[in-house]
Amino acid sequence: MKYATVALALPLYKSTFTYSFDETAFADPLFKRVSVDFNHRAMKGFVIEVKDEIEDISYEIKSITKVYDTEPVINEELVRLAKDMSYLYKNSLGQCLSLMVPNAKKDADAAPFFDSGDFKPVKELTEDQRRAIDVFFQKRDEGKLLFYLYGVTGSGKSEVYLNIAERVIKEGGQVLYLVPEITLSEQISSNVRARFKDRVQILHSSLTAAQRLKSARLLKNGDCDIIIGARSAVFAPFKNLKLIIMDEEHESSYKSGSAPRYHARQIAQLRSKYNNAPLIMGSATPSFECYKMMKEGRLVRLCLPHRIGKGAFAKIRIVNTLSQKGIISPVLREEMDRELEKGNGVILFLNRRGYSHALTCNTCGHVFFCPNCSISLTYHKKSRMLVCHSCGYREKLGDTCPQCNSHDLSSNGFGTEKIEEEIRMLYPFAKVKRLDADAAEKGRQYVSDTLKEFESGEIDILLGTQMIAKGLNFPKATLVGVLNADQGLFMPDFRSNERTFELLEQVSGRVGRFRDDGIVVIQTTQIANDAIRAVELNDAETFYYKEMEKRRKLGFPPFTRLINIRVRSRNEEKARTEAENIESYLSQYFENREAIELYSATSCLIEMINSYYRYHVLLSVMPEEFSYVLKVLDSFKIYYKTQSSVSVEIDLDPLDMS
DNA sequence: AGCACGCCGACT
DNA sequence: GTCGGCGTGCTC
Repeated sequence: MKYATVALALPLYKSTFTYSFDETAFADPLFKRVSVDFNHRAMKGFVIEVKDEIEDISYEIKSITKVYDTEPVINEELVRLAKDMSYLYKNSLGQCLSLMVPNAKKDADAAPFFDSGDFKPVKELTEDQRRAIDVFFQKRDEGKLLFYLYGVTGSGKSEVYLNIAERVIKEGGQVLYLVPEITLSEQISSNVRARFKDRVQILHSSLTAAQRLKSARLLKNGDCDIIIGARSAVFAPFKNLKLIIMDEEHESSYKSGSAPRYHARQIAQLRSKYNNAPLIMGSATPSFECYKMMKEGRLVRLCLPHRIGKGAFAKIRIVNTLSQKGIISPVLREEMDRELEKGNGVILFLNRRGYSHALTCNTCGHVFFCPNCSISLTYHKKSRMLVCHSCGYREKLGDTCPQCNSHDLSSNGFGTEKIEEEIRMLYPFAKVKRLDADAAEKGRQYVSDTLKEFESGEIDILLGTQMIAKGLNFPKATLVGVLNADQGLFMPDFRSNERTFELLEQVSGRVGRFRDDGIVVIQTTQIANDAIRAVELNDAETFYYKEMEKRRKLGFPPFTRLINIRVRSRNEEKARTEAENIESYLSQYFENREAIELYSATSCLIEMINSYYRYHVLLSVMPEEFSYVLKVLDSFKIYYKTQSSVSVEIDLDPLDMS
């Protein structure tokens, strides 16, 4: 008789249990999935350890009832990774492991899958690209592990990735190529297919569990050189991983929105370290986390400052739309007239990030901010109170704008249909089509047909939201109009400037990739805002610098790490008191520690979801205390008992406070 | 998570 | 008298 440590995918922090098995029945269950009897029911789990003896026998040991796999589905490295993740994200080992194995029941989150037509990469490398590749191999051979390919949109980053990948594969290594969900398109995959033929496996969201397992088997046996995929591909079971590429590193789709709320960047860094495999991250708009590491020299920076081919930067025009009546400003109108006259395509981008609770002055553009947090205040209509969602600061709203005494205060916003109507009225002869979430529901085919129609010139004006902002190329489009660039600035979130900058840069990148007459018109009421100014002046450096200084002063990322502890209950009283209890539990460990800030329990930005009341406790930790906080949270997970019908979730490095 | 055990309200 | 409500506790 032998014994196996089995990890179950339960939300129990301690999820490993000892089971026995007979070697004649189950020869070698290590790293395979098994079925066990657990508390009167059959459960699936992973064998992470096999041993001959066990220490104490204070409980009855049951036997493994079934082994599902003939071959191991995980390995030593993935178990180590799962253990590190479990400690970091405060989820059970079993929950972490279950992310790593394709699993039939949860495969439903299909992302839109664009085909934006022919993409013709420039085959010969530019001087910039060649230099980036040379520097990479030189520094790699010196033992460097972390790299950043910082290149403007259209600078040919993927050619650099592919060249480096090719050489690493020639040396006998395997490559992991991560892309954000949205770019997981024909564009990259056809490129890579052409290059690596049947030695590449593409993991996209519509694959079945069986297809994923097949890819995993090829990879594990060394019959596949390169894996391309979104977030979850970061767990692929490599035999000889020698390079990780993470394209569009700043994308928020790299962070999981459920259970183990991991960030693929963090996982990629861990695997890079375990395997001594370099990680190259890249973007035109680096996350602040990476930007800081670049500045400190902890990332080797590879630069692509120029666009390839005939591509030039678009001309940027900022239009102040304060107290303007229509949706299309005269400036944008004038540019649209000219481009449509020439037969060129026009893209109108509507920034409609969620909803806006913020209050603005329609006369001077003043936005109400929290004095402590530098995030916009949320307006509560019933009580006429302005509240900060991060620290709980509140103030009563007066009748007039504190800056200009105007009475014209409102929370603004307009819908896509209304805009479409206005455009049709202004341009009755132009063909207009809309691409937003509603349009996406008409199916993948509709979306890709619309894009093709726009490319062929059948559609003159494409009106879209976030969907069209990223990854797509529109060689025929010469003009992008951003109708309401400031929408994102009104979010009560310290990252609102960063998000707006990112979005505007990416949107601007849609035109002028292959030509030199691109124009971007940005309409905003916030012409003095740092993000808007940065795009206008094409000065990212100053933007990053200013924004970083703000974050440093306020104690926000990337200078600290945030941990959001979210409490959920159908009973508001319970949710609130539980959050308060957690706050006071944690405060005994954190008081008198300068580098840890424990914010008071407050209701979440979205106070109720699915008739669950939501409260949260936010923690901001400087790097030197991070490991201490992880230790405290470990004992919190083990010893802290919550009230009944209340659930608590820990979110490390949250991307939003919702 | 789920399942069992356990202790109080309205039903054939 | 019991059926069943879901609060509490435990799972190798």
